[in-house]
Amino acid sequence: MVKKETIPAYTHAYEYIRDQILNGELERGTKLTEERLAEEIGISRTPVREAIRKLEQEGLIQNKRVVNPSDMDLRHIFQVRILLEGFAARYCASYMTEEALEKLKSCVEIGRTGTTEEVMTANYEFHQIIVGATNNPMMIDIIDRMQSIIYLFRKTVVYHKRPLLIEEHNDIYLAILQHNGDEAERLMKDHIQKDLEFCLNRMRM
Amino acid sequence: MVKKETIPAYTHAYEYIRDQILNGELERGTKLTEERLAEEIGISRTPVREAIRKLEQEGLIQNKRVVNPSDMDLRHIFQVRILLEGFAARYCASYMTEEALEKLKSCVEIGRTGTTEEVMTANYEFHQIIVGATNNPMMIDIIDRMQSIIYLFRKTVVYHKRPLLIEEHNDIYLAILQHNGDEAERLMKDHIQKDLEFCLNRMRM
DNA sequence: TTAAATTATTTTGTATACATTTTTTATGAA
DNA sequence: TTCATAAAAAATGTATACAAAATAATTTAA
Repeated sequence: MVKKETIPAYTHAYEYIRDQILNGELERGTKLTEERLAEEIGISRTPVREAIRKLEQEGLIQNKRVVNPSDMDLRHIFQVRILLEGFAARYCASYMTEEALEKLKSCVEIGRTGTTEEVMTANYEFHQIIVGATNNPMMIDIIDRMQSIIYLFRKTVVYHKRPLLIEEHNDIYLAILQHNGDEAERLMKDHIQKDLEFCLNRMRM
Repeated sequence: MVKKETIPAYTHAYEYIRDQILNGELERGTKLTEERLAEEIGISRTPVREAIRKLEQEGLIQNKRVVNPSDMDLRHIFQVRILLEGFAARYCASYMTEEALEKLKSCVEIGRTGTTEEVMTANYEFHQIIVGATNNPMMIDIIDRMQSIIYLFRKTVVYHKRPLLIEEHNDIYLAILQHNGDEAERLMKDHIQKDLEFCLNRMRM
């Protein structure tokens, strides 16, 4: 016997609703009702309610609606990202396992040669790897939440099409490789700032 | 008619349990059971459960027990604080309302002349004011959570007795007043770092 | 006595019912 | 028509019951 085999209904509900939101099947601003979701998933309201509350705390739901962040919200989120990920990049420059370095490199590689889907995933992972390398669960958790909110806009804002994005990733990777912490931090901050600007521009279109 | 007048039971439960934890009436590591709390508060398990889940997400409860952060956990928390509050101090140096500046000054003043309780509150507020001035709800929320976890140690670690604490606050205040962002950030980071070290030392005693 | 296994007990997870609140729709006065 | 009000419908909040799982206590074999 390994571990759990029965997944609780509220976990199921949580994953189901979260997926729907991140897929865009539940659009930004959509009103969520416990009963409808419960019926849809085939469980009672109780665990659905629990799942909704959790998503509410994570910022994906705001008073029973799928969150629809404003320009300002995004600026705030990106500000936090700049600070935490800037630090993370610097941290990686001081030390990073061979394995993680390899992964970073491969993300850049895929960014150049992969399919649209692959590129998107690789770009996302590039940041995940850097933050993950800090081994700071608080930081990882915070960034995770912010990333998922940003992810809501992936249809509107096709990030992977931003010019120079991959080259910026590569530059960050190189700075880390060369143990140049100052540079790694600076590049990461600039990079995220450019992402924000790209994002805000696209949202107005 | 103004607004709400009936406070939902889960809000009541949330506040009640949170208070108990922060007061230390529920000690670190204490197991929480829904039924006992429900009975104590005089409501059913449902809203209590909701409250517990919320506190779990906030990091004050971890698998049904009052959280008991390790050294490492505190390091991680303080690392995030250093980054966000360092930025906040810099931000304040670029612009801060007269009102907020006055409040900062008064916190330093109380730090020098107030009673133990007053000093503790003023020191706490000093940081709150600076973070609040960024008007970044994400940042405010993150810092809030971390502060409440740190607050759990206020009995073990009598922060206000740390030497130089008030003078450090005053230096930060002055740097902000003089619009010296670099200095404000640096001082804030050093200050929080010293708090961490003080805290870790005390925990081992 | 120790440790495994079994049984009791407690605690959690889920469904359901109902009361309360909120939202929507309908109705009527200006 | 527009606005306010009333009535209806929908959705949420809470209590309760019971099933399932986790913990604690007890028994039994080595």
